[in-house]
Amino acid sequence: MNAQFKKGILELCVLALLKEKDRYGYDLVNEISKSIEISEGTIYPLLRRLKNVGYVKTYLQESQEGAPRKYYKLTLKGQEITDELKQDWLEFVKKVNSLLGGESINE
Amino acid sequence: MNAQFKKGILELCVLALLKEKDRYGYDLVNEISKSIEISEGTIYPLLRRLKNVGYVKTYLQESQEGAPRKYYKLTLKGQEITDELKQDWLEFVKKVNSLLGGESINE
DNA sequence: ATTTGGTATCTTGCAATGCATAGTATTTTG
DNA sequence: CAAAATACTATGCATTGCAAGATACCAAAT
Repeated sequence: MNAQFKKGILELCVLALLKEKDRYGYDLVNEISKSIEISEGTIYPLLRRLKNVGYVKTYLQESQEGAPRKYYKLTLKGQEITDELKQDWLEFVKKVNSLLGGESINE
Repeated sequence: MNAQFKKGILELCVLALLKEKDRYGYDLVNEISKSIEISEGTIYPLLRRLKNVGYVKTYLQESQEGAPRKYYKLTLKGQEITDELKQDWLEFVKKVNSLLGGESINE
């Protein structure tokens, strides 16, 4: 799979998953990995960045299965950004597909 | 519009347009610009790369309107790659959208 | 004749972002 | 102890798009 497609989209994926419910980093890696290859070395710096710009906040919670989990929760600003980004993405896909489509789908 | 979304997709756009018919660089810029912002400084290095890896070949043709045009034509390998890339892209979009969806539309 | 402007190509170096790799560290369970 | 779950950091690399500028050709305006 073309690695470049992922550029810029991981942030949106993380935000969208967090909009569903609060999640911890390890969980995000596993969830996203079902669809897109991704590693921890990618997620944690991204999460840190999202926190720095105020899109998410965090809280700790004990776990029965290992180290305590750090949950990430969308802020209000984060929710707004998520919606905008998602809209941008959908528009972008539409534009690209219209370029790709051309006219002849008959192959 | 998130500039990162473009990563990796411009190559596919160029290839897809070339599959339709032979085009010269300036024409590609104009055509793609209708949908996605793009500049010449992006296209020409990309076209050179595509030629280096054997996806396209070129031929010159005079123009009444200015400098001679360098037309780009897909090679057989280029055609195959185009189809693969397009498939990859469509799959990628599907996966991302399923991650974004959340509230299962119909499944 | 010179300038301007549109058409057309190409080069260079920079910025942004994700990736791979390789660590460190903690807690719980077996 | 070892393994699995979980969090975090660091470094250097690869890819790719972009801005900016150089070059060249042609036609119309000055």
